[in-house]
Order: sequence, then structure tokens, then C-alpha cells
Amino acid sequence: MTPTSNLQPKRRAAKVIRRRQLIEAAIKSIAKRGLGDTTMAHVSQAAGLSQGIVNLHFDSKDNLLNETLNYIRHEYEENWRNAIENTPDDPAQQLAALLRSDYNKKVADIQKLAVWFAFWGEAKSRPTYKKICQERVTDYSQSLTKIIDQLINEGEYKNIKTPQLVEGIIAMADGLWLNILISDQSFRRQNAEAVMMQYLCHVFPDHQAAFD
Amino acid sequence: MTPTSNLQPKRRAAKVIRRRQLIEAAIKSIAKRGLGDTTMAHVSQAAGLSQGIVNLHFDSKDNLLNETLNYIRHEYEENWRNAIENTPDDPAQQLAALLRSDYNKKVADIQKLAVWFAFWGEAKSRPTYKKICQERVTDYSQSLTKIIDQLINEGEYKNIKTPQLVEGIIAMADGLWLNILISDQSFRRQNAEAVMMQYLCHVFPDHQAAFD
DNA sequence: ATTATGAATGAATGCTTATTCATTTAATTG
DNA sequence: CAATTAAATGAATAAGCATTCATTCATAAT
Repeated sequence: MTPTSNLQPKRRAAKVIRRRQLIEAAIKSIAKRGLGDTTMAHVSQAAGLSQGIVNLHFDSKDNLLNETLNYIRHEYEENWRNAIENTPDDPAQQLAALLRSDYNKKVADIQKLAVWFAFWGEAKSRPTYKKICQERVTDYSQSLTKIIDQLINEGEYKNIKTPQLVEGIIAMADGLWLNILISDQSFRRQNAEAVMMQYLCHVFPDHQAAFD
Repeated sequence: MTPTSNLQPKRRAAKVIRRRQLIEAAIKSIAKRGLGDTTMAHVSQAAGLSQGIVNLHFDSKDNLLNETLNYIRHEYEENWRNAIENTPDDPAQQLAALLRSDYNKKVADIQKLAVWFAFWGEAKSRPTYKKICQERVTDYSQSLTKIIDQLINEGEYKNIKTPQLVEGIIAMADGLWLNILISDQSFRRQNAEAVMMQYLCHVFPDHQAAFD
């Protein structure tokens, strides 16, 4: 037996819980102070624990930040996959559900958005960040493409180039996040959703009912 | 006479030139290493000057970074104002010109994009950054709104809510920048432009000629 | 109850970095 | 050609920070 597999359930659980607790503390601190001003002391204090705790559970600050980004990426993916699964098997409705899910309370929460932008801001110079950010998009756009192709077949849409439309929708989705983040509370999740739905109405006029 | 106005042309010019030189060095370093890992030593070395030079010309690192953001904001605004001015007084053409200008070599340069996202990433926690980023959008959307209202009057567009459309266009524009930045060179300026033009075609089908 | 093991602490360490300022170099003036 | 003033240098300083690790605390096993 490896020493790891000797771990009793309670202790192993404790470890997982502590890691999540620290990741959530990191999210709070990044949202409050930005990535640049977030220190290990901030994170451990926000978690109500002691100085060295992050190194104990994550080895290094770098690692904690990587895991934090991974965490919100998985949360994001889980969110939109749920949205699709809990929606009738109709392309227009699925499209609406998928895009509305981006403006969920859980995912478009201002703290989480701050974290996304913090990492995007460093992505160009940090391969690890960049890769995780890319992964987020590839999975999402695969599903989006599938749904849109179905919708195009169903309706009588002639002049739509799917790949470009997919790029456009994703771009708008991200840009609306930026708007929520930057605008002083005047632009909210519901506004973003409405803007996106109007876009879909323009592109798919025969299915407007699904986007109201 | 104040001591400042006593400065001879050459010396005064030197000061302005040096400041720009340091701002451009800052842009290079931010693009290369990110905002977090950019040090005063990096900036001064990139400018080929000595350690203390930034404090001499900008007093502090904070101030240098504020001025750097201001610099790209003004460059950005100058770029789109030029685009409008050098285009015939036709709404559809002006709209196309305004939006194409966002994917100029000068403005959608990958280094500049990296800088925008670096500052957006810290904007939530830094009021100064946030303000400058907000200013960028307000000026732009005023002009955009004016042009779109003209276009709507001209054509027979009924179901367009201008404010939402403006938000949508700006969001897509920013999101396409993110795509250029994150995607490993596979998504380029021309792609972004094409995606945006397809969007405009969908919204203003009677003016497609202007968006090809 | 005693021992063994894992989890957590927090003071100490050593490195990095922004800022300062005495000194040097260059340009301008009379 | 001095004398004056501005610009630039770079070594020294001091503050901040991630990381380490000897020690303490808590839990589980025997």
C-alpha cells in the first residue's frame, strides 16, 4: 500500500475541503485586490488559517493560482452542460439555454468575472493560464457548433457561415462579461442576456419565440 | 517666468520623448511578462536607460502604469476618429469603417491587446484603471449610437433597439480582441473583421454591400 | 492510555524590488 | 570659456514577500 492510500476517509476529505477553501479564499482576494496584489498572507488570512498553509496544500503560490483557474473553468463547464441537459431537445431552445447560462448568478458573479479577467490579462505571458483559457473555449464552441448546425438545417437559413457565427457569439459573450465587470453596476446580468438574445433574434428570425 | 517655461525647446522636447520612450518600454514589458512581473528594472533596461530613470520622469511605478494606459486609450480613440473622418458621409460606410478600425495593425497589435487585457484584469480593484477603461467605451459608444440611428432612419429597420445593439457590437468587438490574444495565432485580425461584418450584415440586411 | 501519524502553525530566512539621492555627464548661457 | 542648470546614473536602502521548517496540536490506531 502506498502511504496515500493509507489515508483514512476523514483525513482525505479534510484535505479536499481545505484545498477548496483556499481556492475560494484566493478567488475572494483576487477579486478584491487583483492578481498582482494578492499575497499568500492575504489568502491564508481570508481562509482564517496560518501563513504556511498554502505551501502545505499547494506547494507554491503558482500552483495555487493554476488550480484556482482550473477550478473556475470546471465550474463554468459544469454550468453550461447542466443547462443543455435540463432543456428539451430542441435546437432553438438549447441555443437560448446555453447562452443564458453564461449569465447565471453562479458563473457571471462579479468575483468570478474579476478572476477570469485577471487570468486573461496574464495569459499571453503564462502558457499554463493560456492553455486553460483555450480549453474553456474549445469545449464550449464544439457544443455551440453542433446546436447551431441543427438549427440551420431546421430553419431556412441560407447565408450563415457557422464557424464565423460561433466565433461571433463567443466573442459577444465574453465582451458582455467585460461590460458587467467594468461598468459601475449599471450593466447587469439581465442586460447582458437581453443583448445576446437580440443578437440571436437577428440571426435566426424564424425562431424569435425561443429568444424572448 | 516660471522655471518650466524657461526650459529651452530641446530640453523640453527631450522630456516628452523620454516619457514616450519609457511608456513604450512599459508596453513591451507588459506584453512580454505581464503586468505582475514587470519591474522598474525591466522597463528601464528595455528603454536602454538606467535604474532610476522611471522615478525621475514619472515619480512612481503606479504613475507610469496609469500613463501607459492613458497612452493606449488615446491612441485607440485617435485611430477610430481618423477612420470616421476619412470615410464618406454615409452611415453604412461609416459604421463599417468604425468597426474595421478596431482591427487595424496599429491598434489590434498583439502587444497592445495584451496591455488592454492586463489592465482590464486589474480594473475591478483599481479605480484609476477602471475609470480610463470606462472612458474608452463612453466616447466610442456615443459615436456608434449616432451612426446607427442614422442608418436605422435611412433603411426600413423596425425591430432594432439601438442601445442594446450598441452594447452588443462593443461587446463583440472586445471579445474578438480576446480571441486574437488567446488563440495561438490561428485567429487573426482579418478573421475578427470578417466575423464583425457578418454580424452587421445580419442586423442591416439592406446595406450588406457596405460590409463585404 | 499510549504511541504514531497527519495537519497546522508562525517565526525566521533570504530574495526581489521600488525608491532615494549623492555624484557624474551634458547642454545652455553670458 | 567658465558658470549654471538640467538630465541621467547606479549603488544603497528599506520594505514586502514566498518559502521553509522546527514545533505544536489533533486525530487515529493499538
